[in-house]
Amino acid sequence: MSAAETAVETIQREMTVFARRARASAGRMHPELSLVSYTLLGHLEESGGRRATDLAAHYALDKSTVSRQVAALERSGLIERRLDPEDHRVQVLDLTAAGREILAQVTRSRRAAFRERLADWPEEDLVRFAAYLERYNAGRTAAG
Amino acid sequence: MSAAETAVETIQREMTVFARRARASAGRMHPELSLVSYTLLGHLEESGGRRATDLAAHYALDKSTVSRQVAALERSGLIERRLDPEDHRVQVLDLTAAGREILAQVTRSRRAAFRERLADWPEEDLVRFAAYLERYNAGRTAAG
DNA sequence: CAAGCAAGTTGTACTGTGCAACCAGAGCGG
DNA sequence: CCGCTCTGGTTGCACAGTACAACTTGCTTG
Repeated sequence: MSAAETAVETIQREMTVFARRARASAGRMHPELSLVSYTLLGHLEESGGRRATDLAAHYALDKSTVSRQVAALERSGLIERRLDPEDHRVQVLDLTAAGREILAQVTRSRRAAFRERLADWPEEDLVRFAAYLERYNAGRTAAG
Repeated sequence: MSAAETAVETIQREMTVFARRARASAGRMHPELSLVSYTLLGHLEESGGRRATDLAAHYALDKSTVSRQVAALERSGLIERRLDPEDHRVQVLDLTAAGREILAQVTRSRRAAFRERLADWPEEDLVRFAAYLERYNAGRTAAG
């Protein structure tokens, strides 16, 4: 196997390990906000006023899944739905003040954890690692 | 924000994006072998003769979870367990021929997807990216 | 208007997971 | 040798996240 193939192999394996751990630790770190909820809230913050269907399409989730997630977030008072006056089938979703608050809080704590973990990395490596990840994710294949 | 802080921010965000996508796409890609099973099988192939406890530690999974996964893999005939003659509490796990077969098959398809995605990366970058990921995962913090 | 399409909800089922309780074997101090 | 404790593993239970299918409601179009 060439060096490149070995590297691809390693990237594949380590990404998978990471994904597993991320899911495991996300719950422990922020019991108040699951990884899904966190992601959805983040998405709504960035591009407010989305519909559930948009979220489902964007994350390749079933509409029923999104429906339940959204219902839970609303029950928790983190988002609100209002009927689109143009089309009464549609519900437009937006963060509430509380939602923004929690999201900011979780973002802070996540950020702190990452920063701690990466504390002893030389800046040069951090910058390069970040660039690689961005480049990787910019791809659109399903290799995920 | 310093360059290092920006990089940490990016790493956090991109890792999260990756985690979400991985989970979404894994099931669709190989219905015959769940992501967990695949990961465990791969681990066993690389470093045969592991114990369930080792797997649990490595993937930050509860021992009960690993126990069930292992039981399922054994039922499917992909791994076999034998009692450690030295210590009768311990079960040493190993792939069966069928297990190696399936694993190779899934690995081929995963590898193809990754390789396609990473096709236009220079070898030097692949190697460095792989090294960063390994280093990141070698850390033991709960940051995911 | 009737037929069909689109947005969401609900019923059902399955997977992956953790925690707690438990069992069995090993090891140690008296 | 006996009990205590530790370790590896299993099982009962609960729960989150997910998909699929059936359904409701509202819009759109022939």
